[in-house]
Amino acid sequence: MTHDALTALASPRRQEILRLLWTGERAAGDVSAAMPDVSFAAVSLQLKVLLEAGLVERRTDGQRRVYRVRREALGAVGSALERMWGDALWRLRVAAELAETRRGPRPGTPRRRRRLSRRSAS
Amino acid sequence: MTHDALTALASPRRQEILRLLWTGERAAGDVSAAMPDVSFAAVSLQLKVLLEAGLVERRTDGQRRVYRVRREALGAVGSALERMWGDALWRLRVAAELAETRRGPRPGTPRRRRRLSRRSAS
DNA sequence: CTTGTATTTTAGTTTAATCTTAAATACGAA
DNA sequence: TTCGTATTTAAGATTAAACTAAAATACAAG
Repeated sequence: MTHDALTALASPRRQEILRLLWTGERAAGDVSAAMPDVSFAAVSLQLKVLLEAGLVERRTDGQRRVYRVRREALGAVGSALERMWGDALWRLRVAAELAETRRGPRPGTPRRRRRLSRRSAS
Repeated sequence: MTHDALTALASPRRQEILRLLWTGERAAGDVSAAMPDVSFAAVSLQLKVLLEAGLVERRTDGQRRVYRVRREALGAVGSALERMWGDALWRLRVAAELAETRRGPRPGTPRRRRRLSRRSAS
């Protein structure tokens, strides 16, 4: 757990992303789709911060970039987060958030952005 | 470890304060004196954030307010920080930082502020 | 090579955090 | 009560973080 990792972990937005990645690896676009109040670019930038802090790792799969949490980098904090996010309730919630975004117009939709208002979800 | 507590750790400045408090309780003025690049007021405000997040507790001793880290509130992150800041090298460094500020004109000095430049210390 | 999808990067804007100065409060001593 | 030290609070200015739109890059498929 480096200094940078701690700082990266402490941002609510990045916590949200980490939480979405917690139950399994996801492509950048899937994470973005589950966060309709921010742009794809914003998510990508935050993923970059997490990546550079060593909290996630990236893998290329065709044209998609798949991100995965590096639990080993989190050490003891990882277990704490596991207690927070690892339980059935959370998993269900994350699954719902991710599924919800798939219900819309499926293939080829250029990901129309919502009208941007106040920050809310957490 | 609440959500707010984790988020409070996001600021490098607050990490610095926490680090100074790590080896033992200190009065607000002592912390401030060890951070010559920011005003006393700024330190006081950050201490307030840490206090409200439950990461430190305050005790009144005469006219001084003494702050102490609430390790029990840090949970797993506490152990991570202990590994980071608990070793002899860090302790020595903190001791030096605190001692250094005592060498100057001691009593009654209205704490003259340094000329403020770029942020540097960590 | 061209098109289409997925994602990142750049550059500039907005928003939120942090900081400063000045004034206010708290406590102790005279 | 008045003064001096220690610290907090208020209001406004500065700075850094986060965000957006648009352009750029990456890969696959035709």
